[in-house]
Amino acid sequence: MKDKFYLTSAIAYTSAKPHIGNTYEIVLCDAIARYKRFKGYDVYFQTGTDEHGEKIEIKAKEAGIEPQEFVDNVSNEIKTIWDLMGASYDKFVRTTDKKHEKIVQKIFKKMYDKDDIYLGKYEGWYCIPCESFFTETQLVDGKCPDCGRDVEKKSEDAYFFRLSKYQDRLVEYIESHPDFIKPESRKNEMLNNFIKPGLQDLCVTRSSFDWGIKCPVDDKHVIYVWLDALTNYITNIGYDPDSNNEEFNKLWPADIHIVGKDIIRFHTIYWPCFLMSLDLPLPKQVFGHPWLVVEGGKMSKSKGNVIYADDLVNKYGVDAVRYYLLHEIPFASDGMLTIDLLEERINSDLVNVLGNLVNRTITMIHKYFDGQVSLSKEYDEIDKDLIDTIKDMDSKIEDKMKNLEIGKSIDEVFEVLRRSNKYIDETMPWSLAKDETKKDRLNDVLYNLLESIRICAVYLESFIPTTAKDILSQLNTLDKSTEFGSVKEYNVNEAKILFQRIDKNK
RNA sequence: CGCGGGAUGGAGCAGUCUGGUAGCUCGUCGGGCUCAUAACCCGAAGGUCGUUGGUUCAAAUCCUUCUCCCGCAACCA
Repeated sequence: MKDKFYLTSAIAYTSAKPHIGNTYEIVLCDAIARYKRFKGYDVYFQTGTDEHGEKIEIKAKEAGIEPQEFVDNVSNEIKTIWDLMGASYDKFVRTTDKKHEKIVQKIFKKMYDKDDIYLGKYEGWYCIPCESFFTETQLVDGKCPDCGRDVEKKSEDAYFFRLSKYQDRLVEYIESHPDFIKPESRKNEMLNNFIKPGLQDLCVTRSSFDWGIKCPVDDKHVIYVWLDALTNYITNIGYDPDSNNEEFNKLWPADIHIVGKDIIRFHTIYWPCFLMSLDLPLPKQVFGHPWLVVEGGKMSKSKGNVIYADDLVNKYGVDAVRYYLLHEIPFASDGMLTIDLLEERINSDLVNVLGNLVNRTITMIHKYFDGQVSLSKEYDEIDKDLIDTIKDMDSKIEDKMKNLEIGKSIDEVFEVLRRSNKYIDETMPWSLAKDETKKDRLNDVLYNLLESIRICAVYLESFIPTTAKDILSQLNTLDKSTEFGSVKEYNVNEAKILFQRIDKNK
């Protein structure tokens, strides 16, 4: 019986088309999901869209359509981009799904019945023209931070969740589970900045707008979007407060939630407290991934520096974009994306190192052996060095992947690819080909290269799946064993260019 | 003193926890090779590791001053 591995991305907010930074997350999740499947886990990968809230209500009104129609459109757009990126999710969820809404209401009711949710007063500073509430700290010189006008103190009925009740248990959980919040710096930030100073009860309903799940105990209110959104991780795998579900019992707790560093607070404070209230176990890990920085700093429409994944994919191809995102964005600190850097990576890594290696190897096999080579009979020192490099790759990658260091994992594969290029120079097949008595040696050299390429492709499948498939298809094999020498006979197909060089002068 | 992260050859980064000849990829220059997508392989140049002071036989690494950059600042998804 294979171990289950339940992995989630955050669900994307349907206020606008996701840019490349939002898209990074799904690619990151996908790489992990694919890798875990490759390692034999029974993976369940869930993603989707978060579709309620005031912002969406406003956006829909601006667009002159109903909120439902608005989120249908955006959710579709998001799904299309996820598919374009090759995301291998098992389920795409939506918070406007009726079943989800019903369970969220049940969850609210359960919390309310056990007195974890109570009716209180929400107090804040209200700006009448902006129709918005602000906290004391949000005000700028005592005025509305948006329009600069006077604000007035206002209070209204609202329901609150007793976060404070779970504070001690939360601290204890975080401290006794060192892997719960990753990276480490985020954990310290959460503990020192938010939790230890003291948690305030959380307002979990809104009455100033309608686009949300109706509060089951008071129909003047809708449920706070985060209570709605976070619970997607359990409502969609069969959780129901009233009954037991086999799928849920199998999958929960999640092995990892992958979220942007901006919302790690919601996932490591609110979410665990909600779960404790429901008497459910907490997720094993929350990874707050870094962000993509583009030229001009943080992407924003007003700066005009927003980059969209589909534009890049149309121009460079899905695997070039995946490669860049996975390889260049570090584990814990923000990564940079510019067209120059992207093109440089494509040319130097994908074209020169990977593409050219595959191309030159296959071409030689056609030229010298009509496409056919067979298992090596003898191995000399140079061969052994190459094979050792290949054999070391698995444990090196596993070490890096364990820590979610995707870029470094890819580096390990490229290490072998570089070694293989060097191997060609060391063995000089073109020179062997000139001497009929060295035919066997030439076969062995080219066979060793093919095995190296094949095994690299097997590992690359987690990161650049389309290319990996292409390579295996050019090698004309379906063998995905990572064992060197697994394929006995090769009869390769025509060599095809994997990545087109980008001419910077164009 | 709100909290946190960062500042390392032309570019992007590693190294800082556990002080001891400053490393990787790209770019540049020189050489080799010719199977290959002007690709591949080898070699070289290039850094007082943001600033100040200190600890030490020895500091990118520990302590301290300052400067600059980037996030976050809770009911906003």
